[in-house]
Amino acid sequence: MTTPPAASEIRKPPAVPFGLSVLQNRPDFLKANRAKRQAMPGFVLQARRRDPSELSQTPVRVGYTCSKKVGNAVARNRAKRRLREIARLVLPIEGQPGWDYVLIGRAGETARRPFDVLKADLHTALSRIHGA
RNA sequence: GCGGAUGGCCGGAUGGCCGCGGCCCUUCGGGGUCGAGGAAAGUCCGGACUCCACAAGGCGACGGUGCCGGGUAACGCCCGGCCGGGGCAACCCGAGGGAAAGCGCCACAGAAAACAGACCACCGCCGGCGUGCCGGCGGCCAGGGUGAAACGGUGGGGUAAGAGCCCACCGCGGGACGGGCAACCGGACCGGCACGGCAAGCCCCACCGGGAGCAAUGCCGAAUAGGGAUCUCGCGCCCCGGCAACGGGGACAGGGCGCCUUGCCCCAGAGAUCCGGGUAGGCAGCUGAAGGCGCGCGGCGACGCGCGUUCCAGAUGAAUGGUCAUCUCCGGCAGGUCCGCCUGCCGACGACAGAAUCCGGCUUACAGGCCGUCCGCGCAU
RNA sequence: CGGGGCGUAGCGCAGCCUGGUAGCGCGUCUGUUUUGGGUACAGAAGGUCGUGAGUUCGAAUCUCGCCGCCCCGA
Repeated sequence: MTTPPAASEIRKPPAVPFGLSVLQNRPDFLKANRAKRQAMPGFVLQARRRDPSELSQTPVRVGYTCSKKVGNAVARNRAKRRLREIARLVLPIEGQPGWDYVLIGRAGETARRPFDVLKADLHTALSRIHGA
């Protein structure tokens, strides 16, 4: 991660991440599902540039999906928490304004993968989506 | 010490940094406080609560429950007892009412499968002859390889031979009487023995059950479309009806489809204000609970009574987490050892599992560990 | 939150209600026919009846508990 020296104030992510809100409606997920996607060992990232006419409270929005394939309720919640954590740490810095992101949990790996590697996966996935 | 039975409990700990949800305070920077389970799970029962339906009672249908007594708001749950089965025992298991109300089934095998006999075989007497068979009469007992199950078992008397034919004991059925609230237990005496099993097949008997479910239900309520009322403006031509308001039909202007022509379609409303239904969404329901904990009393126990304590999640794409360190735990390797274990390194990242209206149960899942009680065997005293 | 259905041979299904023998089609294998293949004919193999208990002399079948899948309604 290349942290600019001038951006030292964002090394600690704020309690309420600036410009990050959570997707809550099914149509938003369905639209993201038809857009770009990038599969990583720990998760699948879907990304979509919103139409300018769409209303949004924040520039960047993110959603989480953990289906029954991930496992039982404990495994699903754990995967979702780890995805939330990496999103909280990475997306306010690297997320593009005007985009929706959806993180999809995978069985086993999302919960097992070392946290730093999972975080690096999101960094890699974002750079590939936005065409490096 | 070994093996076993059973009851209860815990189910990672502490700290740093960064976060999440509710509530409270705030000088809006923030601060304080609380925040998963014994099963939160499966959704198998029982309730609370809300709405709908409903005079009361009886009968019927359907579904459920089923030894007896008690506990409970209630239960299909729990406790205590009884009976049956298993185990040397501690203890465990049991949908455990009724088969002399009825219907149905009991394959194969077997002489016979439900009620009592027929059959084979056997015994006695008579007759015949090719001397161990045939025929007739009488007896019906024991026997008939089967089968899950078959006209009680043993011994004695009796008899031509036998048979509950008779007797004793056991079994079976009934049962005065006694004990127990009851299930049930004991049982004088009587009966020569008659009554197979399946009701988790139909059924009979007794008892219970109105339906739906917090996405219940109540309140507030956009945008867009549509409904109604009032007012204002407009309503040209032809035909029909009507006093009229107006209604029905047709064509033109105008508009739409189409590159154009032909052709087809629309052809009267528009605006403002108000009203009601109601979607998204929001709020209430929403956590104060037949609750937990402690003490005392009653009860064998389930549990009940009294006092104290004010403690204990309320999310809604859904909080209770991420990461690091130490300890603990698990596995592997190496070393040491007084064989109990200890030390170091590496690895896994900690069993089952995440509240969704609440409560009482049931069922199922569960690494590892702790405490207690009891039984059998062995050893020592 | 509530309701319903299905697990049987490699695949698709009967059999279950009314308990004793698990059967059909396709597929597989082996022969025959053909120069060979297909087709046709003949024969054979192949099933813990999802799982664990219970009732019964006996369970795919009856009862209960689990597991998996599918479909409805609010």
